[in-house]
Amino acid sequence: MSNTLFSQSATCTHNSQVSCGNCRLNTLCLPVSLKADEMDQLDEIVQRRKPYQKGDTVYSAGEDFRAVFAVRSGSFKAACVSNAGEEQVTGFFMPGEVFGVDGIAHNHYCNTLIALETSSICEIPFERLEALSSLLPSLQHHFFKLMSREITQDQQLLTLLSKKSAEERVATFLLSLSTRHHQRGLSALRFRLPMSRTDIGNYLGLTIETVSRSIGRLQKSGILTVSNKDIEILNPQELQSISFQ
Amino acid sequence: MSNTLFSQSATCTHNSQVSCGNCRLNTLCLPVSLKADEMDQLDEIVQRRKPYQKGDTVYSAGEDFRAVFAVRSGSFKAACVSNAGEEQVTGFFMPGEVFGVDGIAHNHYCNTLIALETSSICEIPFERLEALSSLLPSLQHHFFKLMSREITQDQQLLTLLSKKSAEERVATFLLSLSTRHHQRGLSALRFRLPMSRTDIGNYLGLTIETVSRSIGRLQKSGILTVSNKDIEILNPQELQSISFQ
DNA sequence: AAGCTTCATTGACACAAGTCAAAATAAACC
DNA sequence: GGTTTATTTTGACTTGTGTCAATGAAGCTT
Repeated sequence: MSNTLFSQSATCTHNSQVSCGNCRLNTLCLPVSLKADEMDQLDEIVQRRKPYQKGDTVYSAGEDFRAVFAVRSGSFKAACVSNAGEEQVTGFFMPGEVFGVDGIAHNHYCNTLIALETSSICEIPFERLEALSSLLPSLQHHFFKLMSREITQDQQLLTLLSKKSAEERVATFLLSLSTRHHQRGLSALRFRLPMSRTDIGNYLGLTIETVSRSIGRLQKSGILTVSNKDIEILNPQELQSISFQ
Repeated sequence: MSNTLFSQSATCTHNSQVSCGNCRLNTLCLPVSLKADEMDQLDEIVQRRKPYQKGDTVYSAGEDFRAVFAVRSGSFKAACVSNAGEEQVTGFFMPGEVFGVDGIAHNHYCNTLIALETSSICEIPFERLEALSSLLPSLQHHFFKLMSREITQDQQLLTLLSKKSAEERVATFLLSLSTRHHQRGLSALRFRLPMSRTDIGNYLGLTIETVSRSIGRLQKSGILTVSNKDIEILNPQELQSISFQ
């Protein structure tokens, strides 16, 4: 559910002179060797947008598909509405990760994307990306890969939802966040949960009470401490073994 | 989890002179307008393989990724093995549907693909498909679309697994099969379930007993009749309303 | 056709997670 | 800073689905 394609440094503002070439996150979202002029072509079509505030919507389910997006800073949740009218959180997106590819299939977005905090993004108009991908085989390949990765991640989540207990789900979720933090050069053991317990529960197919109790049990076992949104993993090995059992 | 790209008529044998252009299933798997010579280029790279018997494996998780496949006749299941070592069925593939794209991300397949009955496929070597996609923008677009569709389908399945009751899951599953039969010009109300109850249960995150009981309840309500592998849907409206609630 | 094996159904019971309700804590706002 | 509002935690109880066990039916082999 979380992929990377293009993005800009998490620290620079949207209107500063930045390019994919000098972005801190480009090892995450654009691990492709492009020549200088190819990189310029890409920079040409990437639009750096002004920041979103908590609760702001990038796009809503049903809107016409126009672009894919990379997270520059902050975080987002993706949610779709089931036939029954209830929200289903389908993923969280952190800096360097790409969202919006679900829109390609049906020419409109299937999810609604909501900022969990003050966040900024890069927007890549899809038509132009597609045209450029035809010219740059390595970019086409990267994009195929990125979508394929989202498929395998969703499938892992399927296993989680259909086979794991509440505590195993929570452990797996926290480890996923930990890994993704680490990939951005941040601490794997201490970080902030940008989403609410409700969102976590929704994503993991659990009620908020069960999420709370699972975290409580993990704390009592001395595996981690959570104080509100701040989490510290004390025993990552043990957390792994709970996640993988 | 089930998509379409290229494939051959369900009735012709693998060594007969067939092409994507005259395949009955091409409206399903190749809904792209290609010129005659473009179609010939595509036919060039599509390999029609000899049939698989029930239980045969097309590829196993971990094998090097080489190609994507379209179902020509019969049916397949995709399954991956979780960290805990247990099988997770991630999808079923019917004629006209495409599998194997999960392999693109990691250069090896993440699933094992197993024939549920005597079945045949078309194999499309990925490197050659990628090269051709660069030349034919509409083919590239089709392939992006196909992968995007797999993502949205997986996400719908996520909702199913995290929100729906056993009976709702079974109803949704049967309706999905019904729709896919109908798309191939076959009856939406009478068809055969090519997979075992165990596979259905695994896919839906339920035990075999719960699947059996759910089907039993649907039968008692007069919504459908199931005799072994043969199903007849008597009241599709009611089945829909159970699925969507 | 008989025997064997696999698969599906049905029943009795247990338990993990859901539901409902209330208290505790944190965040937002004037 | 104090009040309101939203969020999270904790407790008591219920329930849907899993587990275990037995029976029944289908399919395969000889």
